Amino acid sequence: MPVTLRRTRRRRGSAVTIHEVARKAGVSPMTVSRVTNGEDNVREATRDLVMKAIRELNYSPNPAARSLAGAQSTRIAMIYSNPSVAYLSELLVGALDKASKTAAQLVLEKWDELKPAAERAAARKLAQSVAGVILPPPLCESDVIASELAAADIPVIAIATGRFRANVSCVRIDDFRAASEMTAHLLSLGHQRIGFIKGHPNQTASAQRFAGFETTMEAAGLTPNPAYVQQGYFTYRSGLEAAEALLDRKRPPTAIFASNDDMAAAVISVAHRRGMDVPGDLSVVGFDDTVTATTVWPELTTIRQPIAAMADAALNLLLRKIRHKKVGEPAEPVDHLFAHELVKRASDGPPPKDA
Amino acid sequence: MPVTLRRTRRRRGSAVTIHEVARKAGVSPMTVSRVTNGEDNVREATRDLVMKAIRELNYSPNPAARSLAGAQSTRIAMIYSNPSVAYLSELLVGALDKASKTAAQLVLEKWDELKPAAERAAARKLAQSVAGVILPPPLCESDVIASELAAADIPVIAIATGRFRANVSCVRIDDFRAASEMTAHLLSLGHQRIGFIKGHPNQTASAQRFAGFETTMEAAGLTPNPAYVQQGYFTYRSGLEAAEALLDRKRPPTAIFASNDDMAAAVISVAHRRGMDVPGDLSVVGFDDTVTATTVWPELTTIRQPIAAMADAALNLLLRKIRHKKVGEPAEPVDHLFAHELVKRASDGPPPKDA
DNA sequence: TTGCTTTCTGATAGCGCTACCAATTAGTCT
DNA sequence: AGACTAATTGGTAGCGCTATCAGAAAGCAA
Repeated sequence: MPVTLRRTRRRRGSAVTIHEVARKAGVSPMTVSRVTNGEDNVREATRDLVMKAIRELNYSPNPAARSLAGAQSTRIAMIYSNPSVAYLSELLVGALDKASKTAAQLVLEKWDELKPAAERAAARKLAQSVAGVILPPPLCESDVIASELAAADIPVIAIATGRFRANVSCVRIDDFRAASEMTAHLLSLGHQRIGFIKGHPNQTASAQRFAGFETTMEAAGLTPNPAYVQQGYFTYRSGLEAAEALLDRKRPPTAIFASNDDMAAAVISVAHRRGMDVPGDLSVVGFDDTVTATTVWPELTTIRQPIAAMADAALNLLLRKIRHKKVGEPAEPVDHLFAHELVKRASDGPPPKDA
Repeated sequence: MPVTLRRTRRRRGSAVTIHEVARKAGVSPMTVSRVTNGEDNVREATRDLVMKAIRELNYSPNPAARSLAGAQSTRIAMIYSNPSVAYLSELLVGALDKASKTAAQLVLEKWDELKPAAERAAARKLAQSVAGVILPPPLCESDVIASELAAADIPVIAIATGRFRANVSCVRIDDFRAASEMTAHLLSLGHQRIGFIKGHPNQTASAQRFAGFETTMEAAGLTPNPAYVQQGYFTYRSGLEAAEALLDRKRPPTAIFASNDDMAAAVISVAHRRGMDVPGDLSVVGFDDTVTATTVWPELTTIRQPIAAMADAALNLLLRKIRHKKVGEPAEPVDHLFAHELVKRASDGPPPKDA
């Protein structure tokens, strides 16, 4: 009865399995599993043994088997709405990359300007089919979605929300500080009349960025002229209008700080249309460092926000939460702050002499 | 010995399994599996029974189990390289949407300017881990990738390649005809001096678009001035340079037809910087109808290419091929032509009076 | 040392599906 | 009808991993 001969028949190409690691480390597969899942009830010495075997065999767990055995579906929804394409595509790239590595299934949902009731219904429905949700702006601000999902016990991660809210984990940068640094940069260049284009009012990040600007201006002894502050909505189109308004003034600003790159690009376009040189006649800076920043001419000085990495981290966090949920840990909300960076390029300079 | 009591303990929330379908249909799970995999050795009557049960239970196979059981993984790679973001994100949205509906796992790969040898190696490596590949431009033109993947018997679909090649299935629009229509449109507006900015020479679509332009010009009795044709590379930056060259001429064109929207946007930017009005002094038209087209001001008249739908169709085709491959059907290459559409917006008009 | 609790580790039994082969049935040919 | 082949169908055994619980080891008090 040559039953055991079969054993190997269906084996996949060359993948190392948990059993091989276990044998090499001289422990049971179960112990290896514990180590790879970061459970803490394994003795230090044993853990080291296993780690060593893992490294030597270059083992990485089979995600399909994992999700099958764990019985947790790893469908994860990302709900977007009217994003800047540049932002969305970076987000997608980051999330998708991670998802494919962890065998999570990313589901894309587009919820455009739903009424609260519709949003609530959609969230409830979604909660039945996914294990976790990633909320990029602007939906990351929606209390309706957050509460509905929380009620269904579905973990949620907000990306790039303006500030930490007690009930939702988030991955973000410090918008206030970043805006403050950019403002300081402009001031150090010698600008006094600095225009600001605010982001969409439905996002806390907008408020944070403006607060960073305002606070820093005031700290420098400059009470920002309200006429130099325009409401924008993160779209190119809104940037166009804001820029027109700003440059229509008798004494236009010598620098304009737009709350994102798309609007900054719009400012440049308007400036050019009016025969102004950037940065000779007008400095323009943006925020986010999406591809737009390096597409336009001149390239934008902006704040780098590592969107793809943030998406990656968000997925990571979510996966962990999903796992822990099973274990029953209460999983208190995390506030994962990423570092930003002021990227100096070609759209800013000292104010014109005659200003 | 209450062993069987456990049976249900670990079961997932509400997911329907193949067993339930089998029980309902009165057949064995194996038969259900055959039906869901489209195998042909199931009697018609039995198949109907199973289909009915599947529909009633709203069953959909668990992909993790499927791939674990040694079935082909439905991992599908999309290899991109330096795309326009607008294009990429639309592509991703379309593909991802379909992927999540069919439980396929989309894997993103970025291969930037690899040397042929490296490309060959990467393709070979990829072939071991995915069941199919989607190739958007510009990689859809790579014979290296196509041949390497063909050798490994991995189905490939090219998206938006310029023309059908006998050995690779593709999903595309008729670039020649679209460009021809756009040219005719410009001519009908009264333009005679029409500038053209070519796309990247490594893409057959570029050649097709140019051919459509040239042929139509000639058919109208206008031998296009070679000085009015500039080489571009589908990037905003290249559009900038091409536009400068075109508008530097003593008798600049009254209309510029750019081979994609990004370059058309660049043309508008340059025109504005030179104090020209669009479309008053210069008509500008693009190609693709990405978000860029409706972002810039004035909005671009362009050729609509249904990118998301094309990605959807590509995935569909690919999935079918993967399935058929198993059954052993030779699967001859398909050439799926989508309809394009000339979208008239605000960037074009009659030539200026004094031209 | 014994008796008992607290870690740590291992054995077993699946997760949902398909490969493989055996068994059954239908179909064909003398 | 009987013999034999081809077409369907079912049974069994995993795929690689983890949940669960039992057993072993370690820690600790008495």
